[in-house]
Amino acid sequence: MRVADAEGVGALSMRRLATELDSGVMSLYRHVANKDALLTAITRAACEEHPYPEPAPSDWREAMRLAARLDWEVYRAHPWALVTSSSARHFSDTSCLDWMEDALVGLTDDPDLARSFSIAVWSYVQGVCIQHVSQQLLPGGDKAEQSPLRATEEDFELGLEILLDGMEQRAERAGAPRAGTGSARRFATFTRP
Amino acid sequence: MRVADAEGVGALSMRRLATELDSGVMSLYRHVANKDALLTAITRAACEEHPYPEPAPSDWREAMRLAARLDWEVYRAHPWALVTSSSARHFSDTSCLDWMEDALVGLTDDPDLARSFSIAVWSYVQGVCIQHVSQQLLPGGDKAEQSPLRATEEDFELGLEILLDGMEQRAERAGAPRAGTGSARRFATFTRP
DNA sequence: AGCAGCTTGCGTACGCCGTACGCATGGAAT
DNA sequence: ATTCCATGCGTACGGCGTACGCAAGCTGCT
Repeated sequence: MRVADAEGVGALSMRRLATELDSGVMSLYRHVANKDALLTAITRAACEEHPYPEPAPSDWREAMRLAARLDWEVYRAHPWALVTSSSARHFSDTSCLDWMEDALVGLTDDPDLARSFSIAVWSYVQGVCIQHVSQQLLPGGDKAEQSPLRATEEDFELGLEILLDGMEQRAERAGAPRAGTGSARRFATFTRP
Repeated sequence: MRVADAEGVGALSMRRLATELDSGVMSLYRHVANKDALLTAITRAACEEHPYPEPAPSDWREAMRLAARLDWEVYRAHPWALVTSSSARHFSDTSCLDWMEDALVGLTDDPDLARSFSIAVWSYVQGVCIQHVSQQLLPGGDKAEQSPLRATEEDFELGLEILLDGMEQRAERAGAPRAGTGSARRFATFTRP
């Protein structure tokens, strides 16, 4: 993680890690199955630096904000975690989704809807972070040559609030006894006991 | 693009491309500066398969839906485009953002707000596509072993509507207090003949 | 004490990768 | 006829992930 933080995940090779640890290259394979496993491990470690608190805040909105902010902090601290966690095969972790889903019981009692909401929030966060991070990786980093499309932290939070507003609105519409307004969707119909 | 589509962008090496074209490896460098430039080129080509129409639909909501769907289709057809376009240094194209920003004049007359909205939509789309695509790349693809977190097309559209709802709400709130109707725009909006 | 079996470190080697360099060739311009 | 230059591409270098197998130490059993 130290190497990846300092020089990017591209600089983290097995040979490099070996010299860093004063060991032979192949010795590493006694502790790690292959390089993918290593990336998975450091990605998980990065995420666990900012774990979702248990139990989640009772206010669903606060919970979503918290989750988003924690993810944001992980990716700010370790930009490479975005590529490793997105590049498939690493870290197909559903625990964050589960946490969010739980935190949304105050909003809706439809688990499918909660799932979809969670996916939306999680996806949104991931997307903005990519936007934000991807720019400063190559061009020179320190330079203030901000490209105009770079998502700022303000954009991040505004978009999040927008998304949460939309969720609240949708949940009310679905949860209200009848509410059959124009946008009648099949989602969110199974209201169980 | 044929190779990347069929076997993933990882299979696309300069040597591979050379044999595919019955040419020497180094001959490729007469047409392309380096591999990054090649990836940028095919990414741009993929995006231009589904260009945003000009002019944009006058209904801002329809415009956003259209943009999102077009991107979705690009990434469905060419999953590798997600990694290449996200992996920085390729394709820092702001034209999509500009298009969205224009399309949002019907929603708000505040260009900063329109920018933030555009970033939010674009980020969300990118995020869901990553979620959707990243899973089917490695595990075996064809198999129906869907992991439960995999974003479906329904999730995609539901989340989008939620986001649009939130935008609408927020724009009304910002625009309503003054200026009477929400569609009053101070900036004259360059309506051409 | 001797031996067997196991874990661990790691040197070597293979087949990939991107690409720097420089030579050969053939057509266009003079 | 000569020059010039755009183009094709062979060779080579340094890097990568990792398969394979050997050597050395630790453990437990006779």
